[in-house]
Amino acid sequence: DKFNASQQIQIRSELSQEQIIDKEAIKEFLDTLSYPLYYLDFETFQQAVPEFIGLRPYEQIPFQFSIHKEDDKGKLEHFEFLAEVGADPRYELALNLIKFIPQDACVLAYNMSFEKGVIRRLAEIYPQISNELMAIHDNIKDLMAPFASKSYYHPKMQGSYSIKYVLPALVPEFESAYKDLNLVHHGGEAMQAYAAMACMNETQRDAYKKALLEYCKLDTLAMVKVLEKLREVAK
DNA sequence: GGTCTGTGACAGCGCGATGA
DNA sequence: TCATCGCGCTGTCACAGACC
Repeated sequence: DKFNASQQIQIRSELSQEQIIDKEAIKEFLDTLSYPLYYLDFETFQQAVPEFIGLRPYEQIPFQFSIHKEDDKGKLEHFEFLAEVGADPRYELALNLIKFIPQDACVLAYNMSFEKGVIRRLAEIYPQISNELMAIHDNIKDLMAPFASKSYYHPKMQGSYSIKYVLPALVPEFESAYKDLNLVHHGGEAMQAYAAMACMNETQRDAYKKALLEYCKLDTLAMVKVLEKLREVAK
């Protein structure tokens, strides 16, 4: 009695070592999506003393994004943006974002509050494209929602619904894909790499550019795989 | 009983400090 | 050198308490 419904699911799964799936709830979530679907992921960096106009200390400054577009037949297309180092990356990133994502498109992010926050801030500082940005903002849905609501729980998630736990639980073969990446394997390294690129020679910079693009692309591909799994279990 | 508000937990993105 | 931990920021959710 002292555990809530969500905790009960966790306990049941842990004791039985079996995944617990609420097919109807997952179907409901899947029904809210429309195609083509745009999977979106940002990489950002922060500065204590902002280098560019209009920034607050430690504000998340987006410098890169990856988008996987999936049509209703499962065909994938990939779009990406990585800013040149040394200049304010935000405006060009914002322009590319609205170039790639139509205003009426369904967008998926994992823990969407982060992506929404970044886009809202871009809309604030660039009023000339705020309508386009806010259209994207308003169409974002959260891929984390089915896990946060415990519609799908796997004992490997260990009580967490962060992507760090969800992905290995659902798509174990993807773990090696992250390990196999060159130079950049997680958000922290991405941020460091972008900052460090300013002091690199051209050869090094090219290697890090490639690594950043590969890492971010894998993040959105991982989201594609997670949704694929959700569709599979909801059948 | 229903609604509003405040609080705490927790997720993502990061960082810097710390310890192995 | 690398991994881990706790912090900031922001948004959502669940819950408790206050209020009508």
